[in-house]
Amino acid sequence: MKVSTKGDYGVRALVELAHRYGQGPTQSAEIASRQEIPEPYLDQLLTTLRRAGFIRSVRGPQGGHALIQEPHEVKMNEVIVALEGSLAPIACVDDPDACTKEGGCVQREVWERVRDATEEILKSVSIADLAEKERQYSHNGGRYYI
Amino acid sequence: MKVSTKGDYGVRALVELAHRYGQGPTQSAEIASRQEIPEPYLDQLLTTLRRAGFIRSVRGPQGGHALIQEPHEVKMNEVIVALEGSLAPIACVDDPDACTKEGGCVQREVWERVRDATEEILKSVSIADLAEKERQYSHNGGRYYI
DNA sequence: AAATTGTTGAGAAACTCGGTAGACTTTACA
DNA sequence: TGTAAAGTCTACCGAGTTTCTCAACAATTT
Repeated sequence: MKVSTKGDYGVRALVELAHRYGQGPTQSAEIASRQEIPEPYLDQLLTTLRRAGFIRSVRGPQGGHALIQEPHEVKMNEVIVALEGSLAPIACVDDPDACTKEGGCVQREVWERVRDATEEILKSVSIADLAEKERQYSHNGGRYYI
Repeated sequence: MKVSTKGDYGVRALVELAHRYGQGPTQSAEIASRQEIPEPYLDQLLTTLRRAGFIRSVRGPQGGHALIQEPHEVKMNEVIVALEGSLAPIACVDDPDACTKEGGCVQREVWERVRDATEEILKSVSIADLAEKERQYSHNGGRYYI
């Protein structure tokens, strides 16, 4: 029942971009150092996020990455799904044929409820919400707007 | 966000024992074939379940494993936690010091809510509930009583 | 038989590395 | 002065490498 670092890091990266929404692209090195993510690894996640339509990227000097949608529009469940696949805790929730036990598994309904509850919670949180919270935390150093 | 087979198999094993509650011990081979679990692997899970206080085991001929508590008393969240550890989707939910990012992570509160919601759902389901559902499924073959 | 312990194989997760390609800037030469 | 080459900056891509866990098996003991 663990979220991998992909989801964690990916959300952080988008939160960082939310801080700078409307200010032009941010370089991956900057994102990596701010959010404490290994940079070469972050590059891969940015590729996924770009292909999933969350960010656009610009090459060359003054290049970088930027959010496409408004930070309020980007919900946490979408990010996690893009990076990790489904939210289903057990395979047969997505695909009933995947039940390892023939004759239908009795646990499926329970795990469906868990998935739905998780989705509801993550859906209620946007990248903008997290960015706002981070801004409150950073009273000591690390200011984002002057 | 996946549950490993430990949790899945472990729950199934206890469901099998719930069917036979009050009827003396059931051998691991029997549990394994009924619930379609590799037996040597199941043995390990039974050891964990015994140490966690769910079952008692009897050695020798006519030995086997049996539930200690009433099936209604055994809730699914307890089983999953015993086999997989915490329900927390991210480490710092259990241990705030485990935050990889210094200065507090903004995601923690969200994942806490996910964990709590998951716990509520799993707590509402007992092994007896699942056994009852399985009994309903098995209209074709696999009768448990008579 | 079950209990205990150890081993192993497969696969995924978490990075790492090296090179490529595009974009902008500076310099150089016509 | 305008164009072109070179150089630098940054994203992009694919292929390793390492580490870890899961899942399963086997041998030995009680």
